[in-house]
Amino acid sequence: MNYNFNEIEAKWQKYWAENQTFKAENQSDKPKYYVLDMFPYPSGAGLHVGHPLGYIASDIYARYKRHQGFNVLHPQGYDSFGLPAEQYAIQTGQHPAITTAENIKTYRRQLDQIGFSFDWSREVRTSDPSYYKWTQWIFIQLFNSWYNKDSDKAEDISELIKTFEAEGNANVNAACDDDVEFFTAADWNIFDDVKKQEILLQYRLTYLAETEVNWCPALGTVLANDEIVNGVSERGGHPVVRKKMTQWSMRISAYAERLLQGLEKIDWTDSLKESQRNWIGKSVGASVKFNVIANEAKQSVESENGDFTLSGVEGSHQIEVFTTRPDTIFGVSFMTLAPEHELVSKITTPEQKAEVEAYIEATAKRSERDRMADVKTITGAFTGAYAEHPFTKEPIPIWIGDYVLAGYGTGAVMSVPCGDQRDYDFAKHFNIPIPNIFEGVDISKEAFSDKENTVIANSDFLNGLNYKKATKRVIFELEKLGQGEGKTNYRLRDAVFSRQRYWGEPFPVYYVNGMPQMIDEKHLPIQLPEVEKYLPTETGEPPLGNATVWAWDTNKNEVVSNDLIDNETIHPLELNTMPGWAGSSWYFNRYMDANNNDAFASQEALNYWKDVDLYIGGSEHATGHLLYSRFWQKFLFDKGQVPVDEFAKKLINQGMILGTSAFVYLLRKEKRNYFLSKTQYDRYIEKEKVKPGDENYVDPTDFDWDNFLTLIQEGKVAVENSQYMHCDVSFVNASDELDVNAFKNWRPEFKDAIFIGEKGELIEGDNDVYKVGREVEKMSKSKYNVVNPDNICKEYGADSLRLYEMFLGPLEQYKPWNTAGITGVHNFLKKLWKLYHQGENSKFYVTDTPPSEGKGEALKTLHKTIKKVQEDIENFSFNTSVSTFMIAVNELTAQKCTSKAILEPLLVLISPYAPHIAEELWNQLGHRESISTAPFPKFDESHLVESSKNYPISFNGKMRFTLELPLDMPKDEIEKTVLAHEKTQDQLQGRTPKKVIVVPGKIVNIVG
RNA sequence: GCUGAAGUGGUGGAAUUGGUAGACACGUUGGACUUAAAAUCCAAUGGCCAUUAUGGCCGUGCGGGUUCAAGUCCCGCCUUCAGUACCA
Repeated sequence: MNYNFNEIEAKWQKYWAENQTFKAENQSDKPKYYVLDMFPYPSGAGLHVGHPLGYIASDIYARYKRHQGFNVLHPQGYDSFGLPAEQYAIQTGQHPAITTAENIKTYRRQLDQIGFSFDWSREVRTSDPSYYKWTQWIFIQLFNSWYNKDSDKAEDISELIKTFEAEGNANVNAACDDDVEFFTAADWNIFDDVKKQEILLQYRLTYLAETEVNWCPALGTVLANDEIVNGVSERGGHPVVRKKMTQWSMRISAYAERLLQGLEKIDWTDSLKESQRNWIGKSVGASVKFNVIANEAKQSVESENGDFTLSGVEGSHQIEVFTTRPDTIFGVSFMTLAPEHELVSKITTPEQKAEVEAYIEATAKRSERDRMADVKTITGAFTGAYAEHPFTKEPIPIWIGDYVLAGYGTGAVMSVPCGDQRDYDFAKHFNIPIPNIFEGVDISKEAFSDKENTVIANSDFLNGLNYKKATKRVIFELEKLGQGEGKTNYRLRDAVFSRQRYWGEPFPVYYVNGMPQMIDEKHLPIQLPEVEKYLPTETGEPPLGNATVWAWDTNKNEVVSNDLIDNETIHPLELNTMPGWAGSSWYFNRYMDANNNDAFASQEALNYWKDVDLYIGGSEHATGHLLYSRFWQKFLFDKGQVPVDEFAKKLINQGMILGTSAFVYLLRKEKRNYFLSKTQYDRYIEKEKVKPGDENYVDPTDFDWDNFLTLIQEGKVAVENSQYMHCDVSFVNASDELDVNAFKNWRPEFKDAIFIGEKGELIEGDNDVYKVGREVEKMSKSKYNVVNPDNICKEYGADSLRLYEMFLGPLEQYKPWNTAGITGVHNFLKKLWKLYHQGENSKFYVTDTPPSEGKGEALKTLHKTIKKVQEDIENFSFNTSVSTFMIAVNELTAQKCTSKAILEPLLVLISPYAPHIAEELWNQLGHRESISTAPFPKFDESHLVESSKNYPISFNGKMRFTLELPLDMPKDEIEKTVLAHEKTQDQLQGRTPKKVIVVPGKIVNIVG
């Protein structure tokens, strides 16, 4: 019997499914172990070989833990709400639920053929009502909670209401909106219901507020900060603008400090923790309030009829700034407000009004992206107003400038040009004085921002102090004046939670008098309504605005037709849906008890499984999913719903498998500018300094293809080397040669195009043999470089695929895929098979003869393999254990080992990696139970004990020869023996060695 | 700029606390088997020089240092990848 992997793999996959081999129980005497993969979004393109990398690693670990006697939870599911299905629906009218179901089917088939040990009875789909029922439920819990900074946890909103009723909000220390008004108990009790609800919204952990959001017009929705990359949308790369909208937000900022501290106790990679720390962006400093000087002579306001009348600045204004360097307060020579700062319009003097308004208009026009790209240009405008220095009482000019961001801190800074480079550059540019407050520091060229080596000068009571002492002192003085205090600022913003999309979780929310109301938990789930089309409505409302049955009947407690809305018992429902990260922020808890209809998971299940022991997934989720999930987990922990406040103890980021793209370089005849645009053509003409009238000049409007080729040939113009396009890798052979016909059938528009070289040169001879360019990049359908695992499984088998993905290199590393290399691991599996089979017909042949105790070669091979493989798995060094298996099989083959005592435990070692072949051979050995339940072989040191060592003998650190010596030979005797050796004498050539280093069991080094 | 990771043959990559650099594969070359091909098996394979064998020199991004001994430790650079960025 030969190694028929297709047959074997199908057989055992069927066996595992029928016997529910990997079903995990929520009760067990064994210790628990929870291995989790980041669940995939089921895209229409299916899996490519890059996707299963992490799944294979986690599967190996899960299988290993089962061999080690753990009760292992290893589930899988689908993050099945999302944009692509919706966009497909917009294009085709196909309901996203249908395409999603189809895609899941494909994914499942592809996953199954790789032989994962998932417990599919716990599968979750975020788009399934039985799942999003609980996403909605968690949303309601967030709505009904506020964050008490005194107890440092989320508490029930009813407690807050009681406090308001009893004593108002003066003593409430909450994470809430910045601009809450103070009120007494008496005030509260006479507020009407709408007013009360408005106030409560400012405290709730999820709240509705008009916020400036990232609006993506092309996608027709808002995006969270982590969904924007380089100023454009992560998906599709569309421009993003700032826009004010009423949106649901999550008060994640309440958890900023705990999210930061929590990182200390989890075993995640340093780079990932660092990303989260940066994202949270804690900075310690002070907030300082500067009074704006109300100068009656200069300030004026516009009266109703448009005339200017002299007047003081109405009311008194304060500018609050946040600074990490309050110790430099005597170096302030101006203040800068963000152009969007709300005080700008109030304090600008009439003389400066035109300039300021022009500046604001100019900055508003610049897109986020331009602003980010261009940080060198210094712009700003003087408001004409002055602030008063809290200590010197000197006037400080107030400027606006777009280097100050409205979204960070208070949107205003105290500018200390001698200590901050940006302030310095701004001051230089606008000729603002730069007072020096540092002792013995030259600031004529640049600012001095080294706070560690600072001695403050020219600063009144701070003179002679260092950064630390000065900071402490100045905060003390500011507090005395009531103009400042120590403050910690976080970069982390509250997360926008509304999306103007169809294919997401509907909110369990209806509106009465414009105020949001939660639908009672017992009526969940609120299911997505049917709509005619998935686009926004003509009035610009989200797609759910197209639904005709989308109103809430508070009598019947059900969704009814919009026509019935009467503003008394029937109310409109929320039209936004939740973002993609809603469902993925708690799914790891659902797996613990996936089919529970009464709770998101039972407390028994939650207390048994507690948290994820090993989580494997991509690092791209560092500031999105992995931060939001930690936030929700902490919230659920505060509310007593989950037993731990960090959901994943250990996290590993698998690296990406990259594709090798192929490029062709083309010149196309019909459209002369297709690959060589007119401007590029002009540039070449320019480069050659040919002008109209010159001999070589070609009029671009009168383009002559043949003449152009001649010019290229003569080297008079060149084609820029970036004129390329991706070409499907399946048209290219191993020698990088393109199947020209296949290519031209694929892209008929290039039928008459000619291939050129990478540098734009024409290629000699016929155009039939063409070598493509190669480049390693992300595997993607649009780059035509994807390798489908289906084909690999068909041709080499799942075990080969699993082994090869692991063999490619370290799990965390980015590495290119090269299908050619798979023959190495495939041959290994064939050799493994042969080890258990012999003779003409390759009959199963394993003997009961004990391994030769005397020589012990096979036992030695086995035990050193056990040791190495166990170490490797525990260190997640899967690539080296594949090598170890190869070495073991090579050695046992050479030893002609047929002993069951060796070959049986060997299978258990290999089974996490190549489970199908292991099951088959295990079965042939006579076992009737799955190998997955077999205990992992015990390593026995005694089989590795050596009596001698092949010592490397080196001279001045360079190894020259080796010498076999007994391991128990004492140091001085080794030295004697080595020095007496003939080869040593050859090396020394009569010289006496200065020193001889002998490290018993390791090395001998002779210094001459 | 800042933060994190990494630079080793033609390629992917090994090398535990400093102790025989290049394990294990791919590829390449030569050979066996075959009418032939595929498959399989055997051998060689870091570079250079020498050769009948024995050998010699150089080699882990670059320049220094510590050490009997450095891919590994220290100092100073360079390059690549990833994340992040007017964060006050």
